[in-house]
Amino acid sequence: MTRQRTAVSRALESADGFQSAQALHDAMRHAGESVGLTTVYRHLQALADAGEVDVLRTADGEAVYRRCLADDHHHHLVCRSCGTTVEVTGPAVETWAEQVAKKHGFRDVTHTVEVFGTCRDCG
Amino acid sequence: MTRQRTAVSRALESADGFQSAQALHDAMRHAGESVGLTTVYRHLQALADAGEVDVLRTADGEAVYRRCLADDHHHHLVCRSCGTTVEVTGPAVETWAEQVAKKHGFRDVTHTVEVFGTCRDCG
DNA sequence: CCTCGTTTGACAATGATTGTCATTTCGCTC
DNA sequence: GAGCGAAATGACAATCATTGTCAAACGAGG
Repeated sequence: MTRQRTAVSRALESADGFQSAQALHDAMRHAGESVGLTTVYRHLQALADAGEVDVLRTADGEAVYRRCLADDHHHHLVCRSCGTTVEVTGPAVETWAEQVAKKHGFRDVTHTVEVFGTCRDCG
Repeated sequence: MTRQRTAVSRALESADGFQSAQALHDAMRHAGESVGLTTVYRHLQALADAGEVDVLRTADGEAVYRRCLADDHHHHLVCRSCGTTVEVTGPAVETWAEQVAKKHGFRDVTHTVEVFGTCRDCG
C-alpha cells in the first residue's frame, strides 16, 4: 500500500499534537492529497494496532491519534487549548500501578495516564 | 425531581462497578422502574457535573458511570472482565503529575489515571 | 498485456448521545 | 381541592464519529 498510506503517515508527522481522524483527513485534503475518510480510519487503526501511533480519547469521546517519537512506554502531557503534546515517562506511576494492582490481586495490568493542562504559550 | 431521580441513584448504588447509561437503563426497567432513556442520560450528566458520580470512557468510547464512595480525589482499579472496581489513591501519582506539568510550564493541570486488569475472581 | 488479490472510497448503516417539544407533574397560592 | 407557572419527563427525531459494504481501481507477477 502506498500513496494513501504514506499520506496518512506524513499527516501524522506534520501534526505536533493529538489530532482527530477527521482533522487529519481535512489536513490531507488541504495539502492536496485526496484520500477517502474511510481509508484514513483504516490506516489509523492499522497503525494503532501495530503500536506505531498512540490513541487516546478526549473528554467527549473522540478518538485522537499521534505518531510518537519514543518506542517505549510513556505518557502524555497535553495542552487542552492548542493540543501540543509532550511525551513524559513516570517510573513512579508504573511502580505504583503495579503495586496497587498486586495488592488487590489483579493480573494482566494495564493503565492509562494522561495529564492535561494549559501550556505556557496558551496560558 | 423525585421518582426518576431516585431510581437512577438507586440503580447506581446497586451496581458494583462502572456501568454504561444504557445498561443502567435496562437494569431499572428490569427492576420495574420505568424511566425514559433521555432522563437517565440527563440525571447521569447532572450527577457527574455535581461530582457525585465518576465518569470514564471505555476503550471503545462508551461513557460509563459509577457512584463513588470517597468524596475526595481518587482513581480506579477496574476488572476488565466483570467490571468490579476498587477505588485507590495515589499520592505518588498526584505529585508526579504536578511536577511534570510544572517542569514544562503547564497550568491548570488535571489528569486521568485508570488501571485495568483481571481481578482474582475472574483470573 | 492479462489476472488475481489487495486497497480504495462513495455510500449506507450503526449506535451512543443530544436536541425538541408537547405532555405531565410539582410546589404554591387561593 | 382548584388553578397556575416552572421544571421535569419521555417519545421521537437529529447528530456525529465510526464501521460495514461492495463495486471499481490498482499493482505485482507472469
